[in-house]
Amino acid sequence: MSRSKPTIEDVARAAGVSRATVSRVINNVPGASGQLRARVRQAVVELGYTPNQTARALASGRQRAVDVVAVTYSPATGWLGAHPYYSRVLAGIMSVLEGADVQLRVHAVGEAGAAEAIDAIAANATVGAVLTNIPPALAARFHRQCRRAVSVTATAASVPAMEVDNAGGAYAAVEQLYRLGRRRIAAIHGPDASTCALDRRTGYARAVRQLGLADLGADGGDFVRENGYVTARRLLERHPDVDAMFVACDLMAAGAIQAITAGGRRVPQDISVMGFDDSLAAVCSNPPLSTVRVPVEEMTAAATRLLLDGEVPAGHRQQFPVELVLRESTGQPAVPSFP
Amino acid sequence: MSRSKPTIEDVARAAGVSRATVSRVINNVPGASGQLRARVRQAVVELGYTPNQTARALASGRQRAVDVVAVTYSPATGWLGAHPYYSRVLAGIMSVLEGADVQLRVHAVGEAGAAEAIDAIAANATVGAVLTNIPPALAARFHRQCRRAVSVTATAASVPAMEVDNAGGAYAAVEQLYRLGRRRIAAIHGPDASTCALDRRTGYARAVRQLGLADLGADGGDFVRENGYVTARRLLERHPDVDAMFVACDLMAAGAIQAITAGGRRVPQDISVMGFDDSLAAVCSNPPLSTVRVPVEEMTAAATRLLLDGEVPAGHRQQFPVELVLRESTGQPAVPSFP
DNA sequence: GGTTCTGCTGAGAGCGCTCTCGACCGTACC
DNA sequence: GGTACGGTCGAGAGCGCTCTCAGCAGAACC
Repeated sequence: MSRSKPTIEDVARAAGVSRATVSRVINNVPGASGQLRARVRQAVVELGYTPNQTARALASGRQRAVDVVAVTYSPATGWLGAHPYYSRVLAGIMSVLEGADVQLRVHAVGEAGAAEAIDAIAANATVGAVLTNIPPALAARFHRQCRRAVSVTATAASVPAMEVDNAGGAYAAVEQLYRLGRRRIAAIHGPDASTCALDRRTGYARAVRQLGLADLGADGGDFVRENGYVTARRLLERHPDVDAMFVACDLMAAGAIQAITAGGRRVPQDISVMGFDDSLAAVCSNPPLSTVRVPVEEMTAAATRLLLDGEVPAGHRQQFPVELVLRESTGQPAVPSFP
Repeated sequence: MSRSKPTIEDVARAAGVSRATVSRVINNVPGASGQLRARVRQAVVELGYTPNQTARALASGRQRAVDVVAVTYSPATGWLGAHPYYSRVLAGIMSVLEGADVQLRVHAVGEAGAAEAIDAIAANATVGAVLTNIPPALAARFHRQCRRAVSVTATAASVPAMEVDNAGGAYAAVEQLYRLGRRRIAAIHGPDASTCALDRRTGYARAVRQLGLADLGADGGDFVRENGYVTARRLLERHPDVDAMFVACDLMAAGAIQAITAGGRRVPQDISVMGFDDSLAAVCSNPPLSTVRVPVEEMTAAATRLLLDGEVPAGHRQQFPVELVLRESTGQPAVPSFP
């Protein structure tokens, strides 16, 4: 084994050809005869040559990498670890990148110095970037420097985005609760910093108004389970007659269910609980959560495909349907999971 | 705004200095006077210059990126999306990379062509790679080509690894169940392809033997909730007198709890359930799962730190403690979550 | 045989940066 | 005044690859 990794030069020398020919062969570009092709290929396996992606990227001017960037408000340990959302983001991207010979780079941008970090990522973007939970102003900043960006959350008008009808989903969720006979439908809202949370709040408010119900919304803060637990408990104390809860995300909803059953009431007999997202937390909860499905994987997969296809028109929008998934937590499940 | 991104050459011309000086300034290397430093910095902001990471990497020979590589046995949508484990892996790495100006690249390697993919990643590794769930043979192959690799699962002897006492954790879990008065302690095992699953299985077997209990282990297959649900149901039919279940991972344990309560029995009054991992699924479950905590974030953070520090001695081992986390699913919780 | 055309092939110029090395200056010392 | 030396600075040689372009065969045509 030689001292350091073989380069294209070594392969060329071993095969008795020029670098250009080796390049043609390893990139499957026409312009090399079958004979030389074979010689080069043999030299490649003999030397155990693997192209240096960095050099390739610099020379060709195009590196094949998709960046996913998210703003972290909490320390990083809580970032991807606490919320199943980001797993789904990555899974969707991964599914289209698989076999496409494109790398996936993950960036967590802290609140402090976010602008500089965004600039650096934009400057080095290649295939493009998938923006998740980036505040509209920052997303616009990114897009100004790099057109190859797609947000998977509602964002500034100029930035291409994958959209989902959060307000409509929330409306449908409340409506479903109403259809099940619930009349005291409370809500646990998400953080104001999130556009999704805001839209879900709006949908809830519109639904209760339209249905002539009381607005029993409570601020739950960040999308974490603990907040769901605590807020549900507070809600139960303040409004003991609540018979349903619409919760802005599954993780909080799982916490809410725990608070409800720990307090001696039953889900769904006494209180129906409806989540949002259809994440891992929805199926791990007991009873499993009825929820509004947000097709995160499909959205990020579509975003990635868009980037892979080339230039993305500014302001490009793509709509994704939300879908009511009925499990046990609301009662009368569409598909009972145990006979 | 000019046609394309400004280069170091443009900055040098604007500041009236050489490329070398600009390089010194932007890298904070001594050897440039305060006067020129200021001129360069001004030119940088005026032009909106951001260094090209690719060129920098090629020239310096060291790109700053950590690769995390995992083998995906199922289609990618199920890969990161279904299992909370990978979120924790990333969270741990992210926590030490934050601010370190090091990129994170994620690789999912399919079973087919895994060897070639591994080779390509090893050849392009820079800071190094964190290997998760890579079979020992593949991990060794990676390590042969690139010494800067750390596995966070049990692996070949040559490959540096972060280790956790899976067998001991399983033993302690069964022992705890015994201490709570349980005598018919069943187990739901994980897939044989996973070294973790194997060790946990061993720990269970040793414990029941030592305690004089019957071995009521059942193969659960892959680490997914559905398997936990189905296997628990089967277990309940075959051994109706079971009073505790030790489940090889939280996700399966969440499924097991659902099967138990859906079948009309109570957790923990009738049946205690103990999970493994202490993942998101543990706290989302209802009742929350008692489990054996695997400090995944700490392990991947340590692996990353090791890589960042430089050369990793072959066969390097670092032990991490498992820890029993008692919640409601086993009864007599150490810390009641609701007064 | 001369010309054009086509298909291979290699020389060589970058891609944008880092980093060594030598030039040069001013100061200190003998 | 001559030498030594530390501190600045720029020229230029790469890093490993891609890709254009010119050269040069051999085939096809007049």
